[in-house]
Amino acid sequence: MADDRYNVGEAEARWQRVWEQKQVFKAGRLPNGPKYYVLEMFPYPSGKIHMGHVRNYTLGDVVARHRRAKGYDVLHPMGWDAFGLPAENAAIERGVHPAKWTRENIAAMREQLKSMGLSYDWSREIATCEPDYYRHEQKMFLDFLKAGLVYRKESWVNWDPEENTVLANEQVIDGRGWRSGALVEKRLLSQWFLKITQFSEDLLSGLSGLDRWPERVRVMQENWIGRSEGLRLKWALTNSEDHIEVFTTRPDTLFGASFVAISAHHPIASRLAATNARLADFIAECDRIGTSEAAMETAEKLGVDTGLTVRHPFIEGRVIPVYVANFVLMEYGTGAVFGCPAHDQRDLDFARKYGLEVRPVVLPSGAAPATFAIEAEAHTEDGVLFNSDFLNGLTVPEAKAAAIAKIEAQGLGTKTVNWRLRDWGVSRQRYWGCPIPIIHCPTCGAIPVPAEHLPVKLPEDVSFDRPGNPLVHHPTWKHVNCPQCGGKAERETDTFDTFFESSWYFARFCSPHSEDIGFERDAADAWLPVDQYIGGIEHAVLHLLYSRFFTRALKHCGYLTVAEPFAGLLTQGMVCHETFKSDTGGWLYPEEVTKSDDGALVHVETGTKVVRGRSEKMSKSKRNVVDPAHIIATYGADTARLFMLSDSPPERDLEWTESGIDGAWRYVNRLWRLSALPALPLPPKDAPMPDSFSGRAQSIRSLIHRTIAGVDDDLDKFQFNKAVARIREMTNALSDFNGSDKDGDGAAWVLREGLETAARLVGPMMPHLAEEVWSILGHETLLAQTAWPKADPSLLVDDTVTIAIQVNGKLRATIQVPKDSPSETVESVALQQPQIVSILAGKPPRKVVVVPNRIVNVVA
RNA sequence: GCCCUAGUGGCGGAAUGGUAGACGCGGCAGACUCAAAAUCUGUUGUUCGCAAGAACGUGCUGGUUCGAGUCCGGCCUGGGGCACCA
Repeated sequence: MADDRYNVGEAEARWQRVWEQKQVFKAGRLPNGPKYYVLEMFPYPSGKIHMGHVRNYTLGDVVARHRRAKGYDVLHPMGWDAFGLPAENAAIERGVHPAKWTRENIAAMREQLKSMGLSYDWSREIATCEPDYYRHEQKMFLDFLKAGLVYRKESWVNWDPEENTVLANEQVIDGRGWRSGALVEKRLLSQWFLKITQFSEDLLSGLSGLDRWPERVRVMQENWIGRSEGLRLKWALTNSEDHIEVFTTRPDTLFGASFVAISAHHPIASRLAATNARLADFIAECDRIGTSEAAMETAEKLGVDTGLTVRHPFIEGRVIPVYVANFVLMEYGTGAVFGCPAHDQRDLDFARKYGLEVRPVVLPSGAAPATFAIEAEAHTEDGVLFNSDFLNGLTVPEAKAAAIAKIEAQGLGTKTVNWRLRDWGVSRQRYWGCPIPIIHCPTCGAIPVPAEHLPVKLPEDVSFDRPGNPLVHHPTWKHVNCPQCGGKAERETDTFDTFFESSWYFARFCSPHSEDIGFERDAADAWLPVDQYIGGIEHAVLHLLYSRFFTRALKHCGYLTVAEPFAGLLTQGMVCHETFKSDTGGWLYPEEVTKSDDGALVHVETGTKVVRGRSEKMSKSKRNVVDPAHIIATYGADTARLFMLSDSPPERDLEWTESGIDGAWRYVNRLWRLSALPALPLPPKDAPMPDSFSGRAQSIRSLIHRTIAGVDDDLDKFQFNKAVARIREMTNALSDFNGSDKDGDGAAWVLREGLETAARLVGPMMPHLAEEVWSILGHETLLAQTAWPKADPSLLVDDTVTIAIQVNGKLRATIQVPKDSPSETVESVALQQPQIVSILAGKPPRKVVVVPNRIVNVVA
């Protein structure tokens, strides 16, 4: 007796075995024919996949399988972004060695990913924490150093004085260390930097060629790079030969200047602090704000008068005060600004607080010069200059040019392009990362580790029983001889920022097993760029910009030919779930909540009331998580994958619901039943097409072929939810047809055509079910190796159209007319419709708009 | 604070400036069943109406247009990023 239920667990495991045995997804060393490189952002091996991974990897797999079916040579690899802080936290909190913890996590996550039936070429798997990976980036770093793309400078870090460690921004909570609770200080450390700013112009102009990137990501990167044109201008100090250089984008407002503000880390501030206790205290206070821009910008704007004054460049005899202010960044521009309170809100707030003059110099159109005054809001819009001597009467852009010309003529400054982008600091004072291949010699300085001594391996015999970097405490590791003079020297104990590993892994996947080089040039040139990159929007700036830079730097050093690593980018939204709180206020897991008989939410064990919170991104801290492993074990991977695709478009956040997964599960079973237990006996596969079809069969065929064309188009545009809706419509129609049209001409043949089409269309989304249906229908080939179906163009055209008839923009009737009917005919038919006649009540319409094949609007 | 982004039925969403709500979820009614589950059928934006139908309706507000969810201006609310989480 045939089973009347789909045995998901058995079927999914079986097809996964078949794919693996036949190496269906293995890519050749080089592509033969048109290539398509699909890459999903590789995961940090936390030990368990979460729904965000399920979503990300399902999206990538659909793209990969669809392209494969369309005849592309697809490269679809997976690996592990295996260095990072959580491994060290696990070591500190649970005493597990980061290497052991990471490798075990990788093994566990690999099994979970495999259970999803993803079409990866697992033979290319990489883990960035292994020396056979990171040795190559040590070499790249040294090549960058030779090429002048690396330098060393002092830079600020968050310092926890109790733990004697550097803290990440996320480890600083309200100005205190997350573990110690101690007030965090800023400290200067000597660190390595990569010259990303050397490529500012190129990184900016390259954005315009990334036409398959989301517009918003390009805008975010553009703002991040932050090109601005302005003036560098020296303000001479009174009673001193010295000056303060400021950068401004508003030289037009110079006549409204009422103060100069310098960063707390400006050399002049440091010098004054030596003898000015109040200033020293203020600088110390600024150092407690932390290093993040958000913290600085949201802190109250404060300043201290230095007592110094500067001379105005245009107004003879006018002097203005110099403040040290907490909102001026040393890293941006020159570390000093001038303030024009009338035309900048922050400057205005500052001026009000410290009683500084507010002198308007840009007059908005319509305002009178005599009466115009600034109250609570600065005037930042356009206008015409006044109160400004030689600039009077000019527009803002004219005044900028004129002010710059005058300053240049006076020799006080120059027109400059300033960038917001800062060089990339890659040093981290951490153990679980790639060692920086440098040796510090007291006589020779910082010396690169000779290439033949690479890799500098991370020692595994370390202990975490005292705070700080274990590499510093290691008894022997850092002690070496200088490669240059042979004298006693020490290894660099800092490791690379983990963005370093993720900045070139896409190239490593092109030849993941090369031993002496990071990747073979011909393989990288053949496979790159990644045709479609898929990952979270949270990487819009840093990871994606660093990768773009790194690829350029590699090109500069002769490693590869492409400059842009990712030709197409899809940024997926987060997976959210509603939150639950118990009556005592603690967060609850979804499985701890149930409905009581009266429909109220209650705690499963205690029966106490549960409060439903709003839906938020799934996170362990709020406990609003659903474990994918549990879902896959219960409903199968295809159900989880279908749900990930069906409800929301990929860029948007997705709301995980129990009922949504139920709906997907029902569909999986419906499609299986429709194929395994059809009401019509199906003809054998490859049965010849009948000569004629009943009207009903013909219209089903037309639907089948319109669905093929539509789904293909949807998948190309990543509109997976629409593709799913279309396939459901088609299977709904097949299901009705199967139940009702037993005798029509060609009915059984059309049903088979529909079922085969359904299997092929769902193939990228639900690959196991698709294989199962394909084999039930008598095929001995693998669906994963079957070509994408082709729509018959003759079945795609409709010969009648429905036209809406509006009166004054409101729908009043619809009519059916032959496609491409002449407008006059359509207009006269429309005006004869009873509803239209009665609304017009005998009066002639004032105007009739006819849009062919769409709509008629009667203006009454 | 700055940059980016979203807002449409009870819910997720669909809609080249041209019939708002495809498809799914949930609800309601029914079939099957001793019963339940599963499955299947019908119905379902809101209000008024016996009905035909009408009015209202895409966060709020103003505008452009024969016609606006879609374009433009202002506002409100939610989300992402802000350089050491990845």
